Amino acid sequence: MTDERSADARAEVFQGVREARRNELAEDYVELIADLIQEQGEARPVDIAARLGVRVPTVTKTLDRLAREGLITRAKYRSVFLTSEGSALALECRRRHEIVLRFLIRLGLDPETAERDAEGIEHHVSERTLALFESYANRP
Amino acid sequence: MTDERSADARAEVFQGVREARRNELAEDYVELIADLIQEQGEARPVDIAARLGVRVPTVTKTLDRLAREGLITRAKYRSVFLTSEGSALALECRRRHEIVLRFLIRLGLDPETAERDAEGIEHHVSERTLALFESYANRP
DNA sequence: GTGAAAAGTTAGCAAAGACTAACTATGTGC
DNA sequence: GCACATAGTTAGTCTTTGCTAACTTTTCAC
Repeated sequence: MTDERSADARAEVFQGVREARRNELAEDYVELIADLIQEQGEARPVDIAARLGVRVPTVTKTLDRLAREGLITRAKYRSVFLTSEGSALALECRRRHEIVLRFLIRLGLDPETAERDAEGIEHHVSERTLALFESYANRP
Repeated sequence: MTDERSADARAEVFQGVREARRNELAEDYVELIADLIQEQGEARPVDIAARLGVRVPTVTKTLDRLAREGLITRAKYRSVFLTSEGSALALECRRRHEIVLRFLIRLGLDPETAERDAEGIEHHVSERTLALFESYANRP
């Protein structure tokens, strides 16, 4: 009985993690697209590819999926725009990213490692954890 | 110039994250296999599947890959064993998991959320971050 | 010791995310 | 205004990770 319950609980945890993993790439993309639009006025596949370290056709295919999911809009041979849903997700991601980053630096990590770790961690922190990170980063 | 360098730097970060993502599942498996062997004396596909919340054939297929990669050994219709490489990885994962978990709890997170978040975060923390987490968790 | 339940495997499907090669469109320099 | 470089797309491949359905093996109860 105990075993069953604990197996179920474990399964739920892993299902949650798998769910998060499925969303990671989309989050990376919309966050990056928002950054590019802000920095350069537009988000082009070639720049997305360079920033992510993948080839352009990989980006094309992923953008198709994001469009299918309603996070971006695009026209053939033109650059990419975020839908309002995509913008909202990008904002949320940026917020998480910044909190995690500030937290890690405040903890004493060098900024470069902090950036690396934040990129991996940000997709896996609950709101509750984020709140704790934030208050740690903000404490006097 | 600056743009190019920063794009390259970004790309390296993402390449690192993608690398970590590729290893996550293997790490989850060996960690769980080690737990099952310790708790129940053996690791059976049916239990692995139940704990991970996936179907048994999915487990079979992934175990094939882990065997191919030298992390486990197995015989048809028999339970799974870790190689020394697999054991070492499992130990390392457990260590990381426990440090992250203790850290989150010490930070004030409830144990259940801590467990969820630790499961996602543990694959993305550098040794440097881990050291900081550990000293925070151990401080008086 | 046999037969049914449980466990495990195999085959085959689908989607995602990576790649290369080959093609098409865009835009720029002269 | 045209040619060519750059950007983007399309097609096709591979691997991973999920699934179901169908089959085989093992185990256990009687």
